[in-house]
Amino acid sequence: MPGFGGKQLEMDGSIDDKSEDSPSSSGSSQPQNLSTVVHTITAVPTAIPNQPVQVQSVIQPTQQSVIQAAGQIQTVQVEEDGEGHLVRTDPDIEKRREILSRRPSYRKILNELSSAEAPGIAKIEEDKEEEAAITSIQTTIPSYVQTSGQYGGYCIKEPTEPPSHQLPIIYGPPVPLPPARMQDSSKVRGIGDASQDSSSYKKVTAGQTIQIAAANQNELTTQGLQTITMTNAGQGAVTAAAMPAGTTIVQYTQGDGSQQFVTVPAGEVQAYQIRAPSSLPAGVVMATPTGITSPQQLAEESARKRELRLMKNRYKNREAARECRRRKKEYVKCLETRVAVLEQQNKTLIEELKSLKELYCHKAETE
DNA sequence: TTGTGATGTCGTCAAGAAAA
DNA sequence: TTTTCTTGACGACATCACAA
Repeated sequence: MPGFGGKQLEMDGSIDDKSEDSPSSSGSSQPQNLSTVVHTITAVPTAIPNQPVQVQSVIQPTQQSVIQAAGQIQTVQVEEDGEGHLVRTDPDIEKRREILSRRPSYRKILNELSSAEAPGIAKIEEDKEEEAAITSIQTTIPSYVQTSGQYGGYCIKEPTEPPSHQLPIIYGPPVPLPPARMQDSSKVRGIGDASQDSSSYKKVTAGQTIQIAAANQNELTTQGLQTITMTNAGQGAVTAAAMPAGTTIVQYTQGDGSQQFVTVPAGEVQAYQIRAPSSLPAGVVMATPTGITSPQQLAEESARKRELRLMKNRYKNREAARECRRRKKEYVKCLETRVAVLEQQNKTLIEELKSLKELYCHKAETE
């Protein structure tokens, strides 16, 4: 499976044990062909860990056993592999193997496994509460206290003190900042390290300097995106210090209502015709290049478009990455639980097999 | 105290999968 | 076909343990 070190994780619940200490593999003196064995298995259902269940079963090669566990009935097909190993072969296994061999979607894998199995495995669902919380934050924070992804983290304003300058800036999804950094400095970092702690937001009070910086300033500049330093000098005035005179800020609204901005350097602003076509949602301003002739300009334009697209996606993707990591963790946890349960089950079954073989031998001797 | 390596987390981008 | 979702890979940074 990609992403898991190339290892194919086996989650098929096989009752096969080929380890060296396995009695069935080492006990050559024991009869290898079990035709019919009637016994009791104390099994731990995989879906309900730490909950031993008494299972009455009759195991024969290639037959089904019914395992009743905590109110649920699980049908298990087992057969002997010729070496005395009991191998579970129900079709479910094939399905699971197929699922796991695909590129993992942790949510799907877990949901499919849990629906195919028992209700004990929690399904991964959308975290509605989390979403609601985010929405709530977005709606309660004053509109000018937020910022966008690439420049982001730069949210920025006294809620009680609307700016007099009305610089059309920095609307967008809230960008959380790590508490430590917030304590240390009023400087807000830029590209590639916007934020880490979704529970808090940068609040800048009067007199602070807000620097919106890029890791690679040159790259940004060539794409028409500026490094912006806004200084709140205490009078409530905010200026874009690093922004060249004449720089235009294009602000647009995303589908989810969040807003983004792009700056257009003074030298290039004439090349754009700002319009608001009726096909676009309200609030969206589309900038179309006009009079671009040289390949270099075309390249710059495509780079700018690409940057705009990336910027639009950045916030969503940040959230998606968080979700993905959360699901991955949950998935791994589930696998670990499963491994533990199956190991326990395996041990129990080996013990059971051992005692049954002894019983069988003893019976054969007396006859 | 300072430097360093290991480890973990996060944001970002790209590519493929899935949905519309 | 286009858009959206998902996740691996990568780099940046924080934190911790340890040695000098």
